[in-house]
Amino acid sequence: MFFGASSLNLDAKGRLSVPTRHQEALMASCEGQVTITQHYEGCLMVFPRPAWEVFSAKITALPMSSMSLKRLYLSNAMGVELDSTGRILISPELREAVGINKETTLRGMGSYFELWDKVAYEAYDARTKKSMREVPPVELNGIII
Amino acid sequence: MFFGASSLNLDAKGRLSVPTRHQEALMASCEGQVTITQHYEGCLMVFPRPAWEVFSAKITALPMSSMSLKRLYLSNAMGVELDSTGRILISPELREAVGINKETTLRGMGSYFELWDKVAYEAYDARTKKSMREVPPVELNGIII
DNA sequence: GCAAATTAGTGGGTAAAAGTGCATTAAATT
DNA sequence: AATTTAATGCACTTTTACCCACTAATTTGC
Repeated sequence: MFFGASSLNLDAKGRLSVPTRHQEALMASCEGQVTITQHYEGCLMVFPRPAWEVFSAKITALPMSSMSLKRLYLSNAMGVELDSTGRILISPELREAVGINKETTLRGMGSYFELWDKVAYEAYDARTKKSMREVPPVELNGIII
Repeated sequence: MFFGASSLNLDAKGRLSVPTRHQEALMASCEGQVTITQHYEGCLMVFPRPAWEVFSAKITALPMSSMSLKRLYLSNAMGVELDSTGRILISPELREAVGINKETTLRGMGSYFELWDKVAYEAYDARTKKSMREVPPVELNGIII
């Protein structure tokens, strides 16, 4: 399970240094093989290969009416591998699609990661927190322990 | 159960010396393993590991429509451990997110803690007390003894 | 079609930043 | 005054950012 946020800068060639605490887990579970695709919220999803297999199978099984979902998730998927120093290359297409240039946050979401452009995430974060303050999430009543 | 407030200063590396009375309880219940995440109100939540397991399981079980809650609580969660002198490291990402630099208050909330930037808490405190005076909380009828 | 030039991708080395552990000082409690 | 507690300072390790050199692939012009 992957959790926690890391502020990371892409290098000049668009590579991301994966935090070492995650490298170990990725090497162990899938020899550093990951696949990256887009998400409609404006970020990239980064899957360890096994988690991608599960996810992509579910997307593939969707009916014709969900063609746009298939296009989004499947047609943008790129398989990449951690290099010898624990970096992954984010293709120009994916970088451009979500407006990532340099400053990013990599965010553990359990079985996968989300990679956001830093300022895009900050905007999302500010927006969602504001609406939580205005309308405290009912789901949390009875959850907060 | 953790209660009470402590004014604490982070050191130059962003570490928090946990008050000794809480250290003992944390060592006993979870060998000093805690996880820290954000809260939408502008503070950090600090959970003893077992309490985190309960909380995160409930967040994980929320439906897709609560994606922003999952992002907030799960993608910011960092597992840390009390060091040999009873300190925990607050990551730069978490410090920055809630504007903590040095002066903080750690506040026992029962099964977990809240960690606030000192001036942010004072502002919150003033604001909420004011609104309680203006509109006395109905929940307190029948409670106040 | 071929050579040159440009762009994308790879690998490694170095410096800066972050994290860790320990020792000491200062402050608060008993 | 003694003891406990929290804050600070310093040395050392690890991690990440940045830079440079090199290879592969693609484009461009002749």
